[in-house]
Amino acid sequence: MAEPHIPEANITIIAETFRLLGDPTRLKILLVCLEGPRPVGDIAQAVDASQSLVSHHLRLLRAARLVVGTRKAKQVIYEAADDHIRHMLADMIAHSDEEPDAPDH
Amino acid sequence: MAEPHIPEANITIIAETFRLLGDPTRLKILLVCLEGPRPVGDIAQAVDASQSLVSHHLRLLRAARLVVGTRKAKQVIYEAADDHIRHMLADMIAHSDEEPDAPDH
DNA sequence: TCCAAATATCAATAGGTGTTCATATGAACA
DNA sequence: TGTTCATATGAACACCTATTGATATTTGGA
Repeated sequence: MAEPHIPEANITIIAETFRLLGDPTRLKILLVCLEGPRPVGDIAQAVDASQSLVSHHLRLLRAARLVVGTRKAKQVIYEAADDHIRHMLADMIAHSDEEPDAPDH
Repeated sequence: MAEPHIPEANITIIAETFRLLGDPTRLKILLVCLEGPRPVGDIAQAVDASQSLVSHHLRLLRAARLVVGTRKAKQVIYEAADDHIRHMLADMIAHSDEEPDAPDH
């Protein structure tokens, strides 16, 4: 039915990845990268954040293999790494569209 | 190609949900709930955490509609709320199984 | 080589959050 | 009603982390 007994090591990695997606700024950055390859400057403008901040976040997203960056002359182009992320986000968006936020009981 | 222009309000909710999954203890709790309906005590034992801590986390998971709890006599039984979560976690697990962690460049 | 553009790194800080311990609430049963 | 089991809540603290501003690095061109 559900995945049985996920090793502790994986749990750590998975939680870490979720944690990265848990910051609104970082999530926006990733969403922009999902739309296509973008240089850092464009990303910063798109998410309305400072260049420094975006660069910091991209470093973390890179380390978690959520985005990959390649130099193109002076700029570095970032894009989303793989497709699991797309599916995951699709499910998550579906979840968020489903019901209004539940009252805290 | 990818989801275009997700409203800011949804981004906030989605990020908040991811943030909840970003804590190892909370993630373990959710995984246990995915295996089937469980009372709080069993969950606490399964994830090796104090009853108080588990209760605190369950409150947050409930508020985000990731789990639902129903009273059964003295105990409260919790289980995973919907199926998007299952798919999402499946993708995430696949992602974590794919490659070893990238060196921080 | 000197300069400008684009990105990355450093240091410091303010605000958030997971955890613990103690206590309160609720439900069943004598 | 009084007691016990199961769960929830409250307060306090230690740690972490997102953000900022300034500076460094890298690249391409004049």
